[in-house]
Amino acid sequence: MSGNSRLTIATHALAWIALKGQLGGGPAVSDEIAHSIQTNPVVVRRLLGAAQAAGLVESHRGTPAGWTLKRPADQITMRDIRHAVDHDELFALHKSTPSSDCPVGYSVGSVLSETYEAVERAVDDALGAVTLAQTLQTTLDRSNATKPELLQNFADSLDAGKRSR
Amino acid sequence: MSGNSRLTIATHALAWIALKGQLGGGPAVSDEIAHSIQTNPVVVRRLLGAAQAAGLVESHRGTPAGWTLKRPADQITMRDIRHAVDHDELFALHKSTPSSDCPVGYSVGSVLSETYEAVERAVDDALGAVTLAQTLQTTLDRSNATKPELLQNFADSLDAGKRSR
DNA sequence: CCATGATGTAACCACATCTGTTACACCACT
DNA sequence: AGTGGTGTAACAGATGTGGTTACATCATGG
Repeated sequence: MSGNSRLTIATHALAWIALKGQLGGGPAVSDEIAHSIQTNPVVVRRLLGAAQAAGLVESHRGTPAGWTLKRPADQITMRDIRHAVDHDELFALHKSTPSSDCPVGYSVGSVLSETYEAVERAVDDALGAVTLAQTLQTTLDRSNATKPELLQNFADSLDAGKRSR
Repeated sequence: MSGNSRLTIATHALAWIALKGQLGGGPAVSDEIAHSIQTNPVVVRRLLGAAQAAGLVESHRGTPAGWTLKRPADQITMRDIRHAVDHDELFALHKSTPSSDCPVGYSVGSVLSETYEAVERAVDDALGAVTLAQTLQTTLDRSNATKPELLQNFADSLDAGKRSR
């Protein structure tokens, strides 16, 4: 199977919340986040709910409602996001226990699980080296390099929303 | 979903082939490998077929039939086995393309894909540091530490098979 | 104190993938 | 030719994923 896209969607959502917050736009609403991601608002709420349980974001009800970061974006890493939204291991052991009458089958599980733990640590290290702030900044830089109007339009729409409110 | 067990099964199978080869038992047959793994022989043949395409093992037909390693066990790494049996990426990007009208959505995909490539490299490095020979040796050591008779029984059964032939 | 707008969550669907299984063609040695 | 095992297609059950609808819940504004 190809891996799931939860980390991608969650990172996208958090980056969006961070950007709106930085521009003084206040809490982000699942509907607008979902529009940027091109998915259903419930998908966003599901993932942000998990991120909230992990202490990365906070949901607000009433007025204004929406989501805000609970920590600055430079104190949230992709490692945090991954563990918030995806509790699975990369590699699984045998589905059915191997034969305990075989010198390989008797112990290969415990040996492999140690190897897999080392891999998990390597993944955590790689993801832990990238913060949400970095990802957002690189993304904005790259967008501005070819389509600088996007960020301006985004800021304008925030202002329009504020004025109409 | 929790990750698949292909790497585990394939490593188990290759280790079994290596052990039988080291003890002079000749090619290993999918039926006996499947018995050690406690799965169906077709599952073993499927994965070993992929390993054969990657140049790790070789299948023999006729008499004696079965599978042998194509390289010494200390020249096969878990990285080789992973790429032989599993061509998927760990993390997927968005299923539907994000909005290109948003400064985040427009570029976040390319930024994340670079992060994911770094993760893939980290995983490859971690798996590339472990050879099949090491895994087999550690497994046998561990089995011998608590059940030394397993390896003896294994060698005996190989002799019995040879004598009856 | 009600109306509003958004969160929180259950329930369900379509779809893909994984593992296991049966079946059978094919092949090389005896 | 017979035998034993590989190679592979085809199918089934279980499970995970993403999308969708529906609705209860909640905090604020009027």
